[in-house]
Amino acid sequence: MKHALNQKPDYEKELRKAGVRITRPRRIILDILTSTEDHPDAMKIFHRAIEIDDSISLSTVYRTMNLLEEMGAIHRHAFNGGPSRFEQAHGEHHDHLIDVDTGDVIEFQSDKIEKLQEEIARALGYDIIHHRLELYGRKSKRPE
Amino acid sequence: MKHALNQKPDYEKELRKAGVRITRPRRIILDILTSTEDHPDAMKIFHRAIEIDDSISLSTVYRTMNLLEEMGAIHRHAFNGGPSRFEQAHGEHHDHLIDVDTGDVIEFQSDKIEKLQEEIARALGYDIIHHRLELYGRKSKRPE
DNA sequence: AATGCAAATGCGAATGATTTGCAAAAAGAA
DNA sequence: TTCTTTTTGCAAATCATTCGCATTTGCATT
Ligand SMILES: [Mn+2]
Ligand SMILES: [Mn+2]
Ligand SMILES: [Zn+2]
Ligand SMILES: [Zn+2]
Repeated sequence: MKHALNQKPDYEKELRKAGVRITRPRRIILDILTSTEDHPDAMKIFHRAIEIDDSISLSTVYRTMNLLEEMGAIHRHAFNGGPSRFEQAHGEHHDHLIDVDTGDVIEFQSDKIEKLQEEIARALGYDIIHHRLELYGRKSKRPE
Repeated sequence: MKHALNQKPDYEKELRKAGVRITRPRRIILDILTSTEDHPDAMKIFHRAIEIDDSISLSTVYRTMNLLEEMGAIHRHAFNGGPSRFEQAHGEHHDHLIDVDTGDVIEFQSDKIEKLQEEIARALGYDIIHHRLELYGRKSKRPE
């Protein structure tokens, strides 16, 4: 259960290595993604982007998110079944607790849960490729 | 980790009690939902419905799903970020393992995981309202 | 620095899932 | 049966996302 704000990974280098061109829109979008703590959706990323370069299009944001997702550079979430929201993949794995009143997203990590998931899948004859765990909760009144 | 095909709950009675009219389309959709083992999406429910009464519209399916969800009679899932899929809420809580190759949905239940989730939320000062746990996996080659 | 070409962009139109407005039909109380 | 309200079917609207295509850009090569 810990946060990890480590050193930024060099996505540009990774992109180049994969034979992908590093363009102005991509650079800007990557900057946005690596320098935020939250989980913005495409529209929010778009708005932050046009603040830096107002010629960037929403299509390019979507295309770039798909590209980065395929490269494993970002993760896509769909809290509440709403529009896709993103975060950079770098850093240790974590899951999310969503405050149903405020919409706040709290990150947490539990080895125990990860282990249990593996066990369950194995008991069913499966290997986990990925998973999604979202807790939707409300601030508790009780003393902690 | 067990299935539970118990006695069907009387949704019609519940609907009436809530002051909701019990119409032909609703009766048909409820029948479909209570008599299936899978997790159909709106379109699939629609197709099964018009087989019984070809005057039912897709809008009504969607409206009915929203109604039943609000009443807590069904659960809505969005596996893979695809279209909403539904199942009757009746029966004990369970989570899902999705076979990434076949799309098969396997249900499972683990008290341990449920407990752990509670603990985690509590440690963060929250009470869980609901949660979503989806494991995406592939049949393992290893001996079980 | 100029050239060439594939890759990426911006734009707007298309898509797919879901919702909505509205007149007509059906439910249920009286 | 009549009356009032809810629900329906249909078509059009919305929302998030993708796509087609002419134009621009990245970048490897002269
Ligand atoms: Mn996160
Ligand atoms: Mn299920
Ligand atoms: Zn996890
Ligand atoms: Zn659960």
